[in-house]
Amino acid sequence: MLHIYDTLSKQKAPFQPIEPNRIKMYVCGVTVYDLCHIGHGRVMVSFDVITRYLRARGWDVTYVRNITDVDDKIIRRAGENGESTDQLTDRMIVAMHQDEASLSVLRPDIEPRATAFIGDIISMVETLIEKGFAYAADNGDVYYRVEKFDGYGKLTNRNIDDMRAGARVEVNAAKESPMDFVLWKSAKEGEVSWTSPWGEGRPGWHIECSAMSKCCLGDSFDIHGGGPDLPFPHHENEIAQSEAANGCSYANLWMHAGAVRVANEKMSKSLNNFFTIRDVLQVYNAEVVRYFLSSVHYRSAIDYSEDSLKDARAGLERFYQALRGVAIAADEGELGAQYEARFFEAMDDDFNTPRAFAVLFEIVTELNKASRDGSAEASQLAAVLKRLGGIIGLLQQDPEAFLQGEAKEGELDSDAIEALIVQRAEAKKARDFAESDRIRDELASQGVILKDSREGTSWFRES
RNA sequence: GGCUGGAUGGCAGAGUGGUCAUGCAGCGGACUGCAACUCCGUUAACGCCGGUUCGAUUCCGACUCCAGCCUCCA
Repeated sequence: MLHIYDTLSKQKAPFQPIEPNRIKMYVCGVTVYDLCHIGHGRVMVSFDVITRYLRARGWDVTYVRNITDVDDKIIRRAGENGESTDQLTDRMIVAMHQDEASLSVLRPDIEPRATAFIGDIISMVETLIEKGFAYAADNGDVYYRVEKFDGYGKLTNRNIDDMRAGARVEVNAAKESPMDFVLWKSAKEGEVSWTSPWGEGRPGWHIECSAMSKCCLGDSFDIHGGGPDLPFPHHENEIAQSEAANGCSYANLWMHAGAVRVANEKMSKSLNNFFTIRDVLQVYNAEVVRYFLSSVHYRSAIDYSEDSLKDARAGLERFYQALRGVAIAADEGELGAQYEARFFEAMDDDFNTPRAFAVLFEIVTELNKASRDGSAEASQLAAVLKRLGGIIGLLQQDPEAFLQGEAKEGELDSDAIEALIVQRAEAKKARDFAESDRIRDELASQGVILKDSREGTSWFRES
């Protein structure tokens, strides 16, 4: 039985989809005004693992992840760049898709863009006005009347009085109350805009998700997910909008990924301490980065550092060293079901990937023993390992290719390495160990590590 | 100040009322011409103070510290 932690109820609960065998999931995606950083990558990888696992468990998952392609930051950045908002967002979306592909993140089933749903957004705002949950102000903005919605604050445990006392909300004379938030924003001169009953304007930040989730999944659906900074105000406001407009419960359960930190501080745009996915992939292998992001529980904070990436690299090398040279059996035999049960048990506990990894490492130990003993079980264990690893989106490369890696600039290419290995083999044959060690040291100084076995010498790059 | 999490061995990171996490690193051994890879063995931990209990790292309470949200941010 799968249990998932719900941000709203603040506990793990047995998961039960609304429709049997069908799961509808909406995850808040990226506002595309800049390149994705590793924090975005974490949300992508986390929900990718979750989706892959739900599917492996036999559910039919519809995974929707939106793209917010209209907003203040986009308008500002496009202005700075001297390009249109479309030019900017199209470029950033292409880049995002490339980054995802690098990290082996499968594309969501639907990726709605806010600007494609303006009509639906307008009609939802109209509904909210009709029902008294929203009002058009004199300045052309439309605001949500927060006090009118009884459940306001239920996701993040806040009440309106406390927040008003905090008084960090902007003072805006057009609002009835400082807590009210904007649903529709009137356009300033020269800004991208759409025609609406309230004049030229564009959607506020939260309404697009309410509208798009409704269009793609319906009024109620199973899982709503997102990054660590979204519960308030974004998801709180989505609940207020959707439940007021649709007159029914919105998402059944809320999942939020943990933050990526740098030097114990959250990686964020405002702190300017972020690394883009591209930055990171310049230095580390993409699968190593995915391993790093998926080996920690999805809700825990994770520290981005050279050491953690090195750890990830070492762990992944252990997997591929075990798989190297072992044929993948077509039939896993009894072993498959046995390890799968333990792996699923771990994942059923709120997608506990660290526990799942522990099971995978046990397979590695058994696999290494079987390989050493020349047992036929090796191929079966390799097959289980590769299949279960695939649920986390790992271990699908050819082991040799992963371990040998790509030659970086100034490094020996594989032909040169192979040539030196042949020379060394000749030296060894002549029992000229001084020469053979010299060659090995020379390769080691290039980051190439040799491994002798009965079948010959193999090599891999350390990094 | 309000609201969420968290504090586990050298590091990363699960978990449990009394016997094992797991990975990296360390130590001893096997393998090897010597190594690397691998295998076997092994060291070592539960923030602080109380309480419940035969027994608590695990349950309860106080405290300290850390992070996140409360303003745009995944």
